[in-house]
Amino acid sequence: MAPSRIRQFKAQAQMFKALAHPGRLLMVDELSRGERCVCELAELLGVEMPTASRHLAQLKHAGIVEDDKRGAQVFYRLVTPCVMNFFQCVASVKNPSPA
Amino acid sequence: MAPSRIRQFKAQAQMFKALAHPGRLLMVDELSRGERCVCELAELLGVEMPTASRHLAQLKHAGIVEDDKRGAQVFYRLVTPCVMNFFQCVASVKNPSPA
DNA sequence: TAGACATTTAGCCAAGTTGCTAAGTATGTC
DNA sequence: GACATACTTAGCAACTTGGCTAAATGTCTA
Repeated sequence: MAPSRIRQFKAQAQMFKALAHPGRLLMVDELSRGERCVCELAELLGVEMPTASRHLAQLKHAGIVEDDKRGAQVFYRLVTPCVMNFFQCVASVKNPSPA
Repeated sequence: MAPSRIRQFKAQAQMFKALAHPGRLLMVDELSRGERCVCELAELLGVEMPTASRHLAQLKHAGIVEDDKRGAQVFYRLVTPCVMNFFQCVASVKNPSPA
């Protein structure tokens, strides 16, 4: 196994791991409709703000979202809407269209 | 939040979780080139057979692979090659082409 | 039936994840 | 400065994951 391929799989696994949580998927889905602050996402998920903050940190670390501090609030948005393709991919695997 | 949407996100998260491991990604990549028995995949990953078996069970549970018992051996293959789209999706997010 | 081989299941332990609360940091208002 | 608000960081308990070894199961051969 070439080390570069190992690195590649690790990086990809990191991305999948970031999305491997219902709450984070919900966040990504919500952010696909526009930027949101931490408190909005926390309320949407029904969790405390620190919890939401940590989920967002994970998504940010994976390069899926980016943050923008405006005053006392921090707004998050998708880095690229490409991420939404994931959901279609997943759906196509879960319910493959007849070949 | 509609319960159906919650279920949907949980199911999707399950799928992502199954792919959120470098070894399992490697297995999926290998299986994209044809079916393999457990011992082949264990050797490829450099892990013991029980470990490989459990990884495969996870992929099977997520509906990504299916198994086929032939004699004493069990061969695994991708349920649908759609899964491979994931990798392109990931690449496009990691290295988005200039918009 | 006995033995060899392939795989799965079970049990163990170390490490990681996820929720919480409490405390720390930064910003805006009075 | 003092206080409220928004967020992050730290620390804790409960749970899950991922590797191993040992044991159980299933299949083939003699």
